Amino acid sequence: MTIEQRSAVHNFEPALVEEIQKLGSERQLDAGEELMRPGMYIRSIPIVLSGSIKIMRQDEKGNETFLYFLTEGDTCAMSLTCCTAHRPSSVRAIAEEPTKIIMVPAEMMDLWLQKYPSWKNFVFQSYQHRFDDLMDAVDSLAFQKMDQRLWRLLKKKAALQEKRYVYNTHQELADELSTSREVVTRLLKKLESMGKIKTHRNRIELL
Amino acid sequence: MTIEQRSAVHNFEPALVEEIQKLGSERQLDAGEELMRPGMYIRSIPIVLSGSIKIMRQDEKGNETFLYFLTEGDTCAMSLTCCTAHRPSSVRAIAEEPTKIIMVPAEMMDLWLQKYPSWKNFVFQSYQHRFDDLMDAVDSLAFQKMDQRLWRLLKKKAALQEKRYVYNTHQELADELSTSREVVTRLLKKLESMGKIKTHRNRIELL
DNA sequence: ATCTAATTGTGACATTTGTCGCCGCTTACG
DNA sequence: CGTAAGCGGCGACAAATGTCACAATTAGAT
Repeated sequence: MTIEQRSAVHNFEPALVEEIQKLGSERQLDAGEELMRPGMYIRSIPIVLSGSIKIMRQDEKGNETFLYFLTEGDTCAMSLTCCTAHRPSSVRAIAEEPTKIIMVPAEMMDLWLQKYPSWKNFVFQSYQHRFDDLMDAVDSLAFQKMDQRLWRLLKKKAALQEKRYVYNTHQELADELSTSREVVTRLLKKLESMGKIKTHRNRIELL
Repeated sequence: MTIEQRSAVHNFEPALVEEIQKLGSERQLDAGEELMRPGMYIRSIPIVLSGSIKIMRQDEKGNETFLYFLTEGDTCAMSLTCCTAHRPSSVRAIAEEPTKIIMVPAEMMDLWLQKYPSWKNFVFQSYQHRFDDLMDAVDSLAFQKMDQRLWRLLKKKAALQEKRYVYNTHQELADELSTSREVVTRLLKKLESMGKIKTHRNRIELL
């Protein structure tokens, strides 16, 4: 599975694709594996080849909240800025499922920006998409009640895998919504009684 | 007051400064004047010369929530992406106080990116700062109770003007926090009884 | 098969936030 | 002036969410 088949990066010039494959190093992440944590310095830019990566925000007290997913062809806007500005990450990145990425050395950023128009477009599009994603997260946090947020999260997760099952415990969902397990259990019951889902152990079925 | 004295843009090459001043058009905004609204197409990039601009997110039902302020030398990341991608704005921008901006034609974006390293840095730094600002907004929404959010908002507003007075009605603050006037009144009373502020009509004094 | 730890379910209660109605005060304006 | 509109204060209550204690169920290990 080569990178040029990928969606958001399918406009890369052949020469750029070649450079990426030569200089980048592929890496396979297990589900749940942590790629990045707050405070960590990043020296290379990850591009997702397959699977998906969950981006979470953490506060000092260890509370977390889900921001967005990265999928095929996506890159982390955080790593773009962190690499160029030599700043530590302010988010946590965890593989949501078995995920393949390619790590590109950060030094190439500037050079490629000059050399390859498609790289410039890629970088700007990434910023744009991540901005949209963050706006989505803000909408969810600012304007929606917990039951709607939960329902939206479930739909996103199901869409990721193109399946109607979500394999998470109530506790995991609670962490991603920054609430408590009991609240999630309660609201899942409510969604179930509304006929939107069916709950199983370690698994939720969307109807 | 010329642009080269400004903080985040003080590294612009003289030639770039000249181009900006030749091609850009200055504009004076009154306090409360709307510069941008959701759905609007933007054909030029605003750079703040003095004063400050409040960026708000709106949902379909008209609810709003404060995202961040732009101050001297800042530019709107939204306009950078909107201009290049020909997409409508997804935020609302309102002058927080009398504010002077310069509007730069969007067509120059690409050209200057090639021509002036300082412009490229400016654009990337803008993305970076706006990302940080959005993270701050997420933190506030996800992890803080309304009283803390209110207190933080008041401090930010006071810091903007370097004064200890905030000139807002309870209703205005409620809109920015996406809550109701009564809640703000209640929490202001609480902050007052804690000795953090003193309330007056149309004005709040930070202690 | 049995035990153990993880997961889920549930009721009770506290806290936070949202909402309604109504009041009195101040300011702007005719 | 006098009046209307805007602003702030208050009490009561409703709804949403957070928290605690504990029970019931299930998966996985030995």
